[in-house]
Amino acid sequence: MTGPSFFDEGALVAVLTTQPLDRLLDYKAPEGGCLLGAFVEVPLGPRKVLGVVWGQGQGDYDRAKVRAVIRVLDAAPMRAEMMDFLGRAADYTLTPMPAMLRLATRSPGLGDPPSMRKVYRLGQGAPDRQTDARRRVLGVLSDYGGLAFTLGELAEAAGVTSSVIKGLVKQGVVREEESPRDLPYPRLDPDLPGVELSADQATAAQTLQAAVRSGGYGTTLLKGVTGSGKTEVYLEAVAECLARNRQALVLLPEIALTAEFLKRVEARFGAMPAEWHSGVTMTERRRAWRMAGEGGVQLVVGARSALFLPYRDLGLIVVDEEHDTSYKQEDGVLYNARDMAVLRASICSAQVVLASATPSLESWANAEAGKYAKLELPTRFGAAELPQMRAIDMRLEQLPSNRWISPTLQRAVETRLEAGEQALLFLNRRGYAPVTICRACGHQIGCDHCDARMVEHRFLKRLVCHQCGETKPMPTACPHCQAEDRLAPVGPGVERMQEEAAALFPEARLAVLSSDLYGSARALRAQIESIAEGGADIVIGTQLVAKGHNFPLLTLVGVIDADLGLQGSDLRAAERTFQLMRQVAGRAGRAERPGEALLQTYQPEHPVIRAIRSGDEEGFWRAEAQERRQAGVPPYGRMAGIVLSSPDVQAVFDIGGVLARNDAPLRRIGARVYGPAPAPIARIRGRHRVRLLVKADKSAPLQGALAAWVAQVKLPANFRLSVDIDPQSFY
DNA sequence: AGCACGCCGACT
DNA sequence: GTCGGCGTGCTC
Repeated sequence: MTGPSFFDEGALVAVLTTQPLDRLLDYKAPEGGCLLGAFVEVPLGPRKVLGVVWGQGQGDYDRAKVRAVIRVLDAAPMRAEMMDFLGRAADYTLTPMPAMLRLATRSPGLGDPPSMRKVYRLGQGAPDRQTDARRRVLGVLSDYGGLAFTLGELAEAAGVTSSVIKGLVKQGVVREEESPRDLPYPRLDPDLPGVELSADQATAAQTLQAAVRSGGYGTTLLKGVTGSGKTEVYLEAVAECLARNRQALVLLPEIALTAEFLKRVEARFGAMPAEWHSGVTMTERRRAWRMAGEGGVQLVVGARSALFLPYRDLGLIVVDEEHDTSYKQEDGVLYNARDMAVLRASICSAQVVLASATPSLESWANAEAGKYAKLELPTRFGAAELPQMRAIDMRLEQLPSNRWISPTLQRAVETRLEAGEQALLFLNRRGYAPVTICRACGHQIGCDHCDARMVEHRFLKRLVCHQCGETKPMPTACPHCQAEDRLAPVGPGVERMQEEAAALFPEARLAVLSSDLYGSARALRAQIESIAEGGADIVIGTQLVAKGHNFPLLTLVGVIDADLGLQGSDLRAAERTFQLMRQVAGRAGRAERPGEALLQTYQPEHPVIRAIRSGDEEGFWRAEAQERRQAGVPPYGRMAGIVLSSPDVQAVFDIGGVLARNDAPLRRIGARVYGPAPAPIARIRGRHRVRLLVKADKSAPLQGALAAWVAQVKLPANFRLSVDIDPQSFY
């Protein structure tokens, strides 16, 4: 769409609002006119809503009814490339544009007028009386030569109360000024010396820097085992990007990882970057959003939603741990951050670095096919090899029921404890026991709103549904047969492992790492740091521990149930198990001590377990790729998952059946529909869910066909339909 | 998304 | 008669 980039007062403009309307609405440009892309407030019925000037008005609406834009908001107009990005992301994910716009306007106070605050700096003259407190205030102000402080900052830095500062203001010794509330972030210095790089690392860094210097689009898969220095390498690419005065974005899959990462950034560039994720305060979020648009921020570190900040000139996107499944999650829109990063970069001529020790099969295949460049960091920096990996054949172990630590693993742990080293027991299951069963009638306690079993959390003294978050107190009687005291926990969770470990290793100090045990990211971080410093002998953890924390004293990893991810019909299960086991094993032996990983399994000859043990990654990828190619599934075919939900079971299957039968739009592109079948969790929050699956050739124009197909049926009220392009799991 | 409009069943 | 259930449709 081409058209003017400025609209005079009264001219017709088309506005995209954040309201779920399926088209643009015409408005008259406000007094003073407005720019294309301007963030505006417009009247909609009795309300005022947020919108963006998307182009010239269509003029197909009764002119007498066209209303005027109320005002232009105080924010840099959306750039053409951002509009393009949102449009193409909407097409790709089959998401309505208003939902896309909501992702791009997640800034607190976007509608607020420009706000100012008072800042304090050194003024003229001397105070009438000099006191200790006054001297400290003036000392701080002159130390930071001319820098302005807020009242709180200055009071804290000088160790005085605000009244001391007010007193100095009255005498003119300290000047009080108005300044814009959102200040640019401190400059990062790309020329500070980085850490010493090995020859391999330096070569990789230079390749990435050359790519950034090209100023064009490109994607590089940066593969390296834990501890190989991936971060140091891509920080050099960030340095190059900053030196060229373009902005950089580093995406991390887990908020808990940001604190550690920020420290490394500060060490490398001498200042803190902007942070963007759900744990950041409103004030900081508003500042980051505005500064991204005004160029007052050079580097953003954050969660996947940071892809939708209004960058002025984005030159590099790093997706760290690119294989991580949390990059694909629903937050209003179903999108995969890795794919959206590539899309955004291709639009704004930026480079993408996908970093991982265990890349997703998609990225591996794209690199094989030459769509992505590939860089491999072969050696572990400053340490030995990956740990030795061995399987413990659980069929041969003598283990009483309700016990999960095999004698072999127990002995291995004892050996490490005697040597003063740390051991990690890994079990990817939160809580105490995944199932609670009644020994009298066999009833299993389930969630009232979902088809999921309630998980006992002894720490919370409650049953928790991991699907919808519903909790209820642990009952004393069976809810089904009312038998008293017959409820028994079945299966292990990390809390139960702690109990077992405490019995087996009474002398050892235990620490449990599970996302639900800590009220805040800060508490979790403190626990992680304390463990790293040797504050525990045995760490019992869920997959949280697999994600990039450094435990230098750790030399043994015991995987309690290596088979856990292998069961079920999820085609990605093998890939995920492989990645998770490799990541967890990578925790061991990072310092000078050699590490060892023991996998407890009932199927030691399973191809995935064998591949993990032998360390034959390429072999694993090739075998997995071959299977996917034969099955015609991603990345060698295209898929979409459709979930229909409604409180009415019968109706939801009926409509699902109607959709499946009317598959002409799909057949035209050679795609096939499977289902309807009950969705993996057939009921969530009282809504019944059925799932359909669409499979197509890699080259088929899937989105268009899906849109036409879905549009055939008019959904009754109370129905919801969601389309998931490239679903993570399927059967 | 809200919010009004409107068309049917139970009440003062 | 009229109060109120929530199905349908509109918002520039």
